[in-house]
Amino acid sequence: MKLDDAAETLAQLGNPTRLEVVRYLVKAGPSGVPVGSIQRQLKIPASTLTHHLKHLKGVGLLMQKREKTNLWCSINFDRLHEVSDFLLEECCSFSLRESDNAKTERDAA
Amino acid sequence: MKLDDAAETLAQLGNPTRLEVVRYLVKAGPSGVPVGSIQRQLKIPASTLTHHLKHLKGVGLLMQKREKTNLWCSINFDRLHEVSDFLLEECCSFSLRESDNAKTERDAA
DNA sequence: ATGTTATTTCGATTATACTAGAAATATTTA
DNA sequence: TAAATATTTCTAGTATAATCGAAATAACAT
Repeated sequence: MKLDDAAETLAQLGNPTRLEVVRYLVKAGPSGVPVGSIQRQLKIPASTLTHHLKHLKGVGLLMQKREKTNLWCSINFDRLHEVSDFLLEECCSFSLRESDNAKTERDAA
Repeated sequence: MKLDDAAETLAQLGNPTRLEVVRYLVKAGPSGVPVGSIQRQLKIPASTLTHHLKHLKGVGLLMQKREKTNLWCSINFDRLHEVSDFLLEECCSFSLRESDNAKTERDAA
């Protein structure tokens, strides 16, 4: 995962309303829930919810499937894992050499 | 970890410049690097960097320790894990009952 | 004390995001 | 076709964030 993608995805997760939605969808599991259920359960105005769902879909965190009048929403667990992994990537392989940060700072210019 | 804290932390990670800093610090490991090194290596203007470091510190992702004229920065790995964990929390225990989303939507009002 | 290096504060500009009501559209059922 | 329900678009107000140059401060060395 590229840094800019990760940043954009994290930014979308960084809104409390959206994170609440994501948490709700994670709990809901792969079968998902209709937009209207999210709206009523979390008490989010419809237009606000649509707005946020668009954001989540935009970064690939949300999948949608229409069934009759309902639009079922579910989390893309793979994508969520990717982002979570990015954060801890190379956590245990410290690749900067100590000399880069020696007291004699020679990395200028 | 509370939802609002997680959201705030994710929001801070959601800026490309800050995420670049975080990645750099993760690679640097527990010993950390001075502000000036980050600034030169990632080519971030000093005032911009200070601004972002303040944000990272504000959500507990950044730890700082002064040594002579240098301010050494290191990542709070625990905090990073907390956030990462929040995203996948309850991933595998789908707690919403199916009936909540039955076709006959009775959860209104 | 004076100079040197490191970091922060100030201030201003510019851009982007959050929110939600009202109206519009889409889909199904009678 | 008409009514009912579900979701989206439009629009606009308000707030918050990103950026960085210039000046200020802090910490040290001689």
